[in-house]
Amino acid sequence: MPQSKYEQIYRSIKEDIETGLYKYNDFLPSENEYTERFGCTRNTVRRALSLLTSEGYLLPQHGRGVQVIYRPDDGRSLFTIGGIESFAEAANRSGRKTVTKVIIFKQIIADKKTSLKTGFDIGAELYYIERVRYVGKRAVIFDTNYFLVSETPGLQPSIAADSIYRYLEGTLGMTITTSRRRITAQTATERDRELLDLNHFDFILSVAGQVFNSRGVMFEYTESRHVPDQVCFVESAVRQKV
Amino acid sequence: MPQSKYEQIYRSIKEDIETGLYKYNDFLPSENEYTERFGCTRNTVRRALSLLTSEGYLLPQHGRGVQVIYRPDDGRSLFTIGGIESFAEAANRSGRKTVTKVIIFKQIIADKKTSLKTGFDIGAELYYIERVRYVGKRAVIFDTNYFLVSETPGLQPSIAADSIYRYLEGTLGMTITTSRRRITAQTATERDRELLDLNHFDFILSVAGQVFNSRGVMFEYTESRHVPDQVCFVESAVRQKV
DNA sequence: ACAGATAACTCGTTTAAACAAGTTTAATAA
DNA sequence: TTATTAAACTTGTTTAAACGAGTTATCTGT
Repeated sequence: MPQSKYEQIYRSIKEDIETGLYKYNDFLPSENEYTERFGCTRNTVRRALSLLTSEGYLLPQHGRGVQVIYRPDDGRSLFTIGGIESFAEAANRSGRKTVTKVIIFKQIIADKKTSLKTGFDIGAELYYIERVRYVGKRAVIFDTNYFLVSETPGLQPSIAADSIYRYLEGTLGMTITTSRRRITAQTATERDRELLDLNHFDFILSVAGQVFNSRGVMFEYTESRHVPDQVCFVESAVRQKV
Repeated sequence: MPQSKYEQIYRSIKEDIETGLYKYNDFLPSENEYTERFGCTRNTVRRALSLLTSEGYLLPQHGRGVQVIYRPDDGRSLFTIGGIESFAEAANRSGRKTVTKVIIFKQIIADKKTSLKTGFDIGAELYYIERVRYVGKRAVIFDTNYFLVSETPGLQPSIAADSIYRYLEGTLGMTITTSRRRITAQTATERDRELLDLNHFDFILSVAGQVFNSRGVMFEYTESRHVPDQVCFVESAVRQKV
């Protein structure tokens, strides 16, 4: 309900593109056209359009118009980079049955090695969680989470088995805002082979990153180790003018 | 020279952060402070700040201020996702000696299989290029490029050995704008093993993507297969409000 | 019919101002 | 002293308008 105007416009245009009203290589109505149609100023329209541009949906062309360059995914990818999406959300979006199994849930104090890896201060109290995610019957993700205890009080194994983000955002009323991630390919460890259904693969795709809350506190560090044939990250970029 | 005001401000603040004038967890001067300092309106300042926010440098907090969440890289990563950067540019940025060797340079017509993979129409005339990139003495990237002949006339092996982007942007006056990339981990092929110095690794990190020019024409499809221990992609995301 | 000037569009940048809605600090009353 | 209130900040959203610059279509004169 309390939704800003530019977000409504953004959503409206995005839907028009995804449902195929405007197709690949089509030109959108002009900004002035949208201005009249939505009953707002050009600035507000432009804000919505710039969002879609940064997501790789649109290509504005000076003097010509705004072209659609979006093409529907082939569906093979579970995850889409460019958003902060929890496992539950991503799985739900693709409509697949998923299960989460909690392997380890304990409280630790960050030592030097942990600090270097995660970015938390030495001595910080952390929840240390290991989880395996199943899509269907297959173990496809091995998650290692570090949560700052002071920012995520009351975290429990039962919550970890469900959705931690739902707990943080819903129950604790926390707002998750920004994330920084590193993507690498790595040789599978003994533990990967033990916990994941790698089949003939002997390597994994690792996504490691820090997450901040709205108070600017880094409260989470997570590494997700993915079975390589089930993941594909999609990202869009706009070239910087020098 | 012809550089907009918000870009100058963006650059100025970015430099202040990267040189350490404002450190991790610090708060920037307020928008009004910057407005006076740069002699412009708040809108222009906010535009610069929002750029840095989307790059993961800043976390604005309603009512409190704008916090710095940037931390310098550990330097292991050659490439940074979130930008469209050519091999030459990325290598130059990290200050390493590089060589490019052209393996194949020929002209082809897109068949059904090629079309499906690249997104070009069937029958399109394409330059097909295979290149190997060396950092120091080691072969670290195996590039496969498809360029639309009609949009990149005069492309030659000698250019491919140097920098194709420099040719396109410099000589042809083309503007490269938007790109969409897919990142996956794959088992090394026989050709990978032959061309790359994989050492004990038997997998690669693949980055495949389409590139558009300023006329909205998709003129390039490229797959880069990276030796896994030399690459790391960094990406930053802002969580969408439902 | 054709070439060139012109007008009518497009998006890009910047200014100016107002109000909303959070957070912190300072003043005030118990 | 302590709690409450008010003021003075902060960022977030939106309007309105002007001008710049690139592209396309139209008009005009030869």
